[in-house]
Amino acid sequence: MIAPLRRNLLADQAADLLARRLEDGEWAVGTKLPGETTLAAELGVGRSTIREALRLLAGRGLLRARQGVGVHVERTTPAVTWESVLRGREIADVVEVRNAIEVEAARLAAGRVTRDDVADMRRALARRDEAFPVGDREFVEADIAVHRAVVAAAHNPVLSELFETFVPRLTDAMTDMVALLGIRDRDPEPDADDHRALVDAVAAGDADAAARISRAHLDAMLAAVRSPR
Amino acid sequence: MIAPLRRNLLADQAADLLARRLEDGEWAVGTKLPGETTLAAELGVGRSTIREALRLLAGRGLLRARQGVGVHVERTTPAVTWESVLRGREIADVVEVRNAIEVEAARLAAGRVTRDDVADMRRALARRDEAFPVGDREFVEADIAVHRAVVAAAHNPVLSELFETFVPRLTDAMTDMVALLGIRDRDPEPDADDHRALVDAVAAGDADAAARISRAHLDAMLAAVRSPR
DNA sequence: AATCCTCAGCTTGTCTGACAACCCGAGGAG
DNA sequence: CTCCTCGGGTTGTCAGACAAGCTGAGGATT
Repeated sequence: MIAPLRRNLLADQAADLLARRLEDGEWAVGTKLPGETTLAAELGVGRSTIREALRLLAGRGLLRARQGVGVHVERTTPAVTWESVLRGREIADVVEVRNAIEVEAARLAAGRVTRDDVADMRRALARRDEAFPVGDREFVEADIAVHRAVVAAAHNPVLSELFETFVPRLTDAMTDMVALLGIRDRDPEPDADDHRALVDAVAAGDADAAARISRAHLDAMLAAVRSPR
Repeated sequence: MIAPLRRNLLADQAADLLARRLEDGEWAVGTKLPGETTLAAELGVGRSTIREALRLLAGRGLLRARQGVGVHVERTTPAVTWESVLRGREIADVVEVRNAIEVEAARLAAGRVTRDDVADMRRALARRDEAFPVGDREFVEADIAVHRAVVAAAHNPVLSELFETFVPRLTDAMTDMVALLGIRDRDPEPDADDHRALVDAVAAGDADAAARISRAHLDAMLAAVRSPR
């Protein structure tokens, strides 16, 4: 058999087709789609198939069905998730954006840090020291926890959310890097002072110093990422 | 039958319930859900209803159904979209993050700017001057276009994507601000020099100056946002 | 005339039963 | 030992039926 007769799932095909027609502007936002029976007849499939296709698109936030009224267009462009954008991007690009976020976070944190924030940061710092001999994965996660505590001290939820978005992609890349460069074989680890100095600067409320230290630390990482040999 | 569902849309309720159970960790990523007939019996609904609930979740990327195999867990946490996070946040928080993005972008752009980038930036600058007398909305959009050109010159797709995400939320807030403060009534506009200086610094490859000018400009806006009276 | 009510007709929501398409592993054939 | 077949379990699709809900037209009421 050379030609596959019906390659895929009808409901998926129908959903794709409808999504394409939505993106092409066949139905504007707020307008009503043809009825399920009409669509089913148009595409030559059963009504349950059409319904599943519509549910697929509704789950993606494109459509909204209301009993007795009809199915209306909610959006015509697929929602962009942070994950989907980050996936497949060059790690260097991601790290550059992380720099932007963290340097600014350090600067803001210096002006807003509370007693509790300082305690959190120092706790994370201690955990990072403990994790150093344990393993690459553990060490990287403890390291990121320090940075997370600094970002949290900036008290900006959008910034924190953004930071968390980057964490998964960064954790993998950093673990590879730590393993590759054998960072944990060295003793004492070279970055320990960086982190302590950063936390001290934030705790002291020195915004310029906090930003400067953060930038220096992250630029060093960026350089390592760019030439991993 | 575990929980009798009867109120509104059964499929939606079933989807919510399954999503909650997923988030609670009842089924780990990669594991197989009970069969459709089993789930239907458990929730006391028909199989088609369960199927629509599963399609809803599949559309959100949580599940993945494969014929002959079963329905498996793809993710357990709902995908976070940029829109959903930005919506409802304090505008000051958003502007702070914009600062982080744009200052870093200006710094990077100074090191990577091409001849074409410079041409784009100057074109946007000229358009901004033209739009000044036209209207608030037009002026704000032309203003943002200048910033967009600077970000584009950084040649970092993640950064650009992030910038575009913030644009809708910023456009509204800035339009309000421009109208409220009557910025366009003044002549000549005070910010014109800021923008020109920023573009010049980027074109000249002066990273520190570009970052400094960008920061000064955006901090001024932040101050205006914080005290709009 | 203006307002309220009722109802027909359309829409989506749900259920049932049936069969097709498909995947996987067990167990036999070679 | 390898290959093949086949059975059981799973999702995919369909048709038909009825329930539930909304909308607007038009009659009934004030």
